[in-house]
Amino acid sequence: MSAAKTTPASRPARITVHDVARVAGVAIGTVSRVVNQAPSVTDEIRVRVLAAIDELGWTPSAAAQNMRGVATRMVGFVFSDMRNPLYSAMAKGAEDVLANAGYMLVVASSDGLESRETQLLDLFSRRRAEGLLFSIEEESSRDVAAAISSAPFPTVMIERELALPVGAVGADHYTGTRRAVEYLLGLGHRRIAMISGGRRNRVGRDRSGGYLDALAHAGVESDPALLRLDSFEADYGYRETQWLLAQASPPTAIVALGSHLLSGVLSALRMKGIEVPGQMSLIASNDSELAQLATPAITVIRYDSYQLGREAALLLLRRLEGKVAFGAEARVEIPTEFVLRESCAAPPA
Amino acid sequence: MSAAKTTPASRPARITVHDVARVAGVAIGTVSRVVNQAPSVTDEIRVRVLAAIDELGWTPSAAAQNMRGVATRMVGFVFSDMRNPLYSAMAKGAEDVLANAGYMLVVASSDGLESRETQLLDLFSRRRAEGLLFSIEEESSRDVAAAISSAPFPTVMIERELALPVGAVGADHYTGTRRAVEYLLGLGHRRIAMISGGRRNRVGRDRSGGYLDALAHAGVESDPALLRLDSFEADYGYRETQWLLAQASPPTAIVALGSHLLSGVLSALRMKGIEVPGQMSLIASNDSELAQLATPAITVIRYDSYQLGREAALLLLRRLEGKVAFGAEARVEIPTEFVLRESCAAPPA
DNA sequence: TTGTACGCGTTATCAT
DNA sequence: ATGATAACGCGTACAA
Repeated sequence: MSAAKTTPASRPARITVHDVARVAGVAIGTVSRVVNQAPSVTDEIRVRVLAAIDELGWTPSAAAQNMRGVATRMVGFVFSDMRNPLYSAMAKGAEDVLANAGYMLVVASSDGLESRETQLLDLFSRRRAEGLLFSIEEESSRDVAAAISSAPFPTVMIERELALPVGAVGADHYTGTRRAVEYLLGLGHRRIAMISGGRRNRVGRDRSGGYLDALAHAGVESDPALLRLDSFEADYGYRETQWLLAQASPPTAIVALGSHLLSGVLSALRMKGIEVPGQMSLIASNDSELAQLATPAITVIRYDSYQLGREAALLLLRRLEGKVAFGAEARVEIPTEFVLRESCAAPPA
Repeated sequence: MSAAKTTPASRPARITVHDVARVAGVAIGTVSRVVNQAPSVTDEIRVRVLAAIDELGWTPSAAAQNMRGVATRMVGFVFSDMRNPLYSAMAKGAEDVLANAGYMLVVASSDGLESRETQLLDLFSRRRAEGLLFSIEEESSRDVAAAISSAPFPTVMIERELALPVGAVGADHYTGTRRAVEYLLGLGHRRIAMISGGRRNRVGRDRSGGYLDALAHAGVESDPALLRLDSFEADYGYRETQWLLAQASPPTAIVALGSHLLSGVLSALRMKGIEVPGQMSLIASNDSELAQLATPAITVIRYDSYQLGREAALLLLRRLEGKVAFGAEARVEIPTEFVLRESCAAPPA
């Protein structure tokens, strides 16, 4: 029980401009003028008002200000799970850009639930957010798409694509994946497995497209059994790797695309005693400390998710500042980079 | 230019209860009654009102509601950088608990800047947040402490300690570190280095305390040169490891406490060609995919940061629901676990 | 230069 | 059961 200040211990009373005005012995209009870059206020009055504000610890109610038409300067960011390092980096990138422009970023997780996505859209709508960065889980969600198009603010899709007039940012997964597969083909691989998720969104389509086109271009027939595309979870990587290894003719290379997949794939490979790259070549995405420091170091497809978040925020800002129409379509693409390390070799003879 | 719906293309007009009332042909009070579990409204009227709401796409303004005294049901979470997996996991834990109780979590990064911390405190104050989860950068910040104690909402400190009547949650770093050092001492190590950050906060003090007490208890004199406690950055781990290796009598073991330090330490060790655990024993914290899958697998001090976030939210909720006094002191401690893997051995003869 | 009064959109209290 | 109206805290046009 420290002898603290006179801070109310239980229910802090609402203090308003009127209280400040009374204490300072002025009218409420004057208080308002003092706090809002007043063009004309006597120094003496200003001091008195500021003293009163300080004494009472008053802060203007954002709600009341907002009712007066003052913008909330708040934008939302909705994605499935903050623990995904890709998303937290994007959020930080967006936050940095937005904070710099005087906006506050409000981050919320949807857990990949359509119901929670619409719920959050409604929440941001009621709170009068000015814009939204959104990584929708299922691009085919009718309800969510409807909510987006009827929302009173512009939306920028992140790593997703909708048949709606909104901005979008994403990494060039097509080229990244294609280059990785071409590299493996060049090494002599013919049975290349791909483990990933997002079957129903832009990222997944781009990756599949890159994979398939690389194979087709090289005249190699693709085997559907080598495409394991149902989840980004580490567990999935573990299970599917085991499954692949158990097949009659297992792959000689695995491309694992998704933050957490690499650990699962590596675990399974080690458990089975498979040597990388001797018995199995491996390429992952995105880059990570694990990929850099694993033994052998893992060749990866890398892209800068922090930068992706920045670009998304920039795209949104252009709409907020009226430089671009509310519903203008636009897509910004972040490049992917192929980082050669030591996890690939020619297939075993 | 898709022939989209009638969505306004530039400036969506503010639509209000009055609009809804007009369209439905009722009074605004009735609209309010319909949306707020109206105890008595004719089914026919209710249907008309709901139809009007749907037609106009109206959502009540949270600002106006808040002015009427409706709680914001919003709590803030401030920490240095969302990209730290520890924080994003905590945030998700807190978000899960709070969302379940009908609260929205607003996450904001301070970048470890005192100025931004006070700025955010002010922001949450103006927005009438109902509570705050806070991981202050410097426990000695006078301004920030003042802002916390005069804020009109309860605060729960995360992994930090203040001489203020607030709740707090943290992991038991003292025991975790002490057990790790005792283990190394038991292996025969006498020169044990510790690399970490947070010299001025609870986490750092607990870790230093555990380290020092373990040494003292074993009658081993501590060498201040082995304590490198100025940062959690990967780069710092890299540089300090190099520095330690360059000393006349280098350590035989390193304890690296901080999410990103392990990668830096490992990089430096590999660059110098030092074998783990043959020439150098290594213990890290927290656990990570890298620690699990590095070769050799790294022995770690582990704690559940997601759970830590949950506990913090629970502590705050008790205050919000009035079960506990606004400024009651309380500390919840999460256990740390010592996970033995393969990165430690007896020191080289 | 400073004070007064109105309105923002909602909920709640009256009447009807 | 429903309609009219006051009040919440702030910014600002207008009056003094």
